[in-house]
Amino acid sequence: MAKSEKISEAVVRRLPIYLRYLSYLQQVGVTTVSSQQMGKNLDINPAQIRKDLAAFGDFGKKGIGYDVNYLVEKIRQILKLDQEIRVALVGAGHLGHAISNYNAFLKDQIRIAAIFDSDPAKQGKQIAGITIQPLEELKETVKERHIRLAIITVPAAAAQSVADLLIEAGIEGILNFAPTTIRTEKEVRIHYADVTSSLQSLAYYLT
Amino acid sequence: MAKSEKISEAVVRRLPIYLRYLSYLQQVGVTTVSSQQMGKNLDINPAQIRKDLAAFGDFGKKGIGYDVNYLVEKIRQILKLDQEIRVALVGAGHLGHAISNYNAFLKDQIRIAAIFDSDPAKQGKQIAGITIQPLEELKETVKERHIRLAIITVPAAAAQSVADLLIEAGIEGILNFAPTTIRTEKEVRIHYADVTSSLQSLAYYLT
DNA sequence: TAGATTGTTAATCGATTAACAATC
DNA sequence: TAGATTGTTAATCGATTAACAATC
Repeated sequence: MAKSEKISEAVVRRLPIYLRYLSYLQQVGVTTVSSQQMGKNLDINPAQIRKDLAAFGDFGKKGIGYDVNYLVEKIRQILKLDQEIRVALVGAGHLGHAISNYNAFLKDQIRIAAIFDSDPAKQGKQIAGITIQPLEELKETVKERHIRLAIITVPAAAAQSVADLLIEAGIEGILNFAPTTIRTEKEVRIHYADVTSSLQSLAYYLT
Repeated sequence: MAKSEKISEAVVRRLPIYLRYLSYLQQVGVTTVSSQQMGKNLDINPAQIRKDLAAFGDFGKKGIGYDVNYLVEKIRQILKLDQEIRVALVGAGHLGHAISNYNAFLKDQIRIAAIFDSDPAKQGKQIAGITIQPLEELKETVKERHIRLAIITVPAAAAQSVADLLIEAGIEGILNFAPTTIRTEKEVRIHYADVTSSLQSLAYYLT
């Protein structure tokens, strides 16, 4: 009896955490879970978990808890992981290699469908079975292969122009590993995953 | 005339972003910057930038703005980047390799000082000039080399036990790339950098 | 001086948490 | 039924933004 409020970013960031724990419960054969048990394991307030989930529907049963399989299915739907999502990766350096070979997405239907690099020496070579292409082919390939998300693993100096190219090609969301802020007027979602910033903010808490 | 309020996590997360932009200004020879200019470039409200900085001291000049060099120095101090910070990396897989070879930290005095992996086939080999050691040597090495932070790039199943080991060794902060929540009762700061979660939450915003 | 911009207060906005009726 | 746990409201807490006096 919930729904139709505006969903905050904080909630959306927690959904993958819930999904991850629920998938684990599936693996170990647990069929029902309470918000209390989830909260204890994930270090999140149980009331928050209930509120987060209730924003999307009445997924639980009073007095019982949540059916694990059902909740996994629902969260996958909410996150649009019930369809294959194709991702372009730009920047075939060390980090690009690592991510391309990281197949943990696969069970979520997230698939790296194209890899680009501006270095001619890398073009034509393969990573994880995907041929590295020049940036000139990006726009066409993105459209042909119905690629909707992108991962940027190029140096900071190149990130903005790569992002512009991706956005022009119609990409809807970008995960940016380059240590730089990306600016755009278009309606594109940009998430940041900068190792340096994460480490630097960690350093603040040193005693 | 500020100081001595409790600094929120949100502020600490923004400081590296400020630092990054200010370093860029240094490179291109800009000596003074206003909160307005910073805000425009970083997509952050100027009032927020002023408030963030004012929490640590009066770094600006009314009518003028902030001296870039001075502000860089101050933020480095706040983030404790004015001293060398040694980091241990656990997990010498693709991602561990990529991070070890990523030398963008170096100018911030963040240095990977030891690498560990449980795989005997990797032990003894070198990455970026550092010899991979078995986990059995972790505790001793962390103490010997005065290592204070750690990066976890092991599979999810091993992350908790690795974290326990690190915490026992006296590590003060952990950047965890493994897709799992780490639990601890100790006073240890844990930051998360999980690619899968980031991509999954990005998928939510697909239209 | 006039214009610009800080530091800071007050107002707003949003997110988290506690509490509890509903109900399995 | 008794115990457990949800969904939801209200209370709290915290973070962001607007506005402006101080002042370079």
